[in-house]
Amino acid sequence: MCFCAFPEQTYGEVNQLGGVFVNGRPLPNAIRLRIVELAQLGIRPCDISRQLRVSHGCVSKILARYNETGSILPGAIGGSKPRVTTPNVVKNIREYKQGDPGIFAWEIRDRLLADGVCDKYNVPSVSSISRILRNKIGNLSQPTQYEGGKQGSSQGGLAYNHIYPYTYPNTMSPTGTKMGSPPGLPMTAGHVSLSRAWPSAHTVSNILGISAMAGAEGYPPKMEDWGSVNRASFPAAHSVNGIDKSAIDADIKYAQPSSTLSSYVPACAYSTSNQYGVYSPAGSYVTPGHHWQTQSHPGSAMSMHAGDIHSTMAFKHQSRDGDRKPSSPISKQQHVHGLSLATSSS
DNA sequence: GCCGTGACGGTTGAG
DNA sequence: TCCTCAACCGTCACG
Repeated sequence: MCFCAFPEQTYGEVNQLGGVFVNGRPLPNAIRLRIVELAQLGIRPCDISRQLRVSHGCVSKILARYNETGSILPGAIGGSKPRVTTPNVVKNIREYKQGDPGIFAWEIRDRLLADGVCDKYNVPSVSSISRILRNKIGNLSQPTQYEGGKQGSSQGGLAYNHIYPYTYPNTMSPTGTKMGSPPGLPMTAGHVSLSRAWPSAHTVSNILGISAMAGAEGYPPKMEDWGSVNRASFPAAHSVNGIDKSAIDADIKYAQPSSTLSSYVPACAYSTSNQYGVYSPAGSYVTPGHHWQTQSHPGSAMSMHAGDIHSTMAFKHQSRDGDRKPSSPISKQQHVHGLSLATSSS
């Protein structure tokens, strides 16, 4: 799968603005972060769009998402819905059936609800129950596959629900969509609940202030240097507000080995197959030689410094309490990472 | 000209 | 191991 021989040449498309993107794949977090930062500074989305060469629809989407969730991160891509027919559910269905062989599927469903085995959001459908009865509990004299070794550890639905915070009220989160963390991951960074858990030591103004300072301190107004800018903007933290970095790492799918960009600009989720100095042609968003890492390796050792993301989320936090609008928007622009911003110059 | 939104073609990953 | 399917992505075009 690795087209290592021609990574740069093989991938990437150019949008109408001249920016490079990978169809189907999220923008690098550096860009996403930048979009949010600029928006926080009062830059208009259309200017951000032009500045970063990202379609305005995308800018709009990212900002809207950020406003809803506080996260700059893309959602979990791929995967399947969590199963509702957990071992625990199957076990209970089996017990019901054993207790009353003539029980109807809909009755089982009611009992699952009544007994609290399931809630209304994860109760299996009648047809699912029927299928379970037919396929898994057909022979009541034999233990089902779930009754075996698996049963003990799982304690069925409980564990399941733990893994999937799928008590849907949560997923009816402000995201409006399933911001569900990928199954198996504790929680995706930046997803609402996590970000909201942060008292936010990194306020918008703090972070942006630092960013601005970084710009003032001579960071060139080139996007190539955003990584550095972000580095300056988001001091490293091994833990953020008590949240252990390891937990954060598990959340953040985008990790990358250290590089100039690396520490504070989480890599995009491009798998190695998608590696191509993305964004380098148009915006040089990523330093050449940067290694994209495969998305979603919760267990893998990640070297990234998650502080950037969390800081981002944290300042969103703060900003929510008050106002997203920066206190001194445009006047700061000259300092904003040294960028000459479109509103004033273009 | 700006912005929100839906269609589209694409990628991803759990089952 | 391969396939399916439903999630997500960013771009583009339209109003």
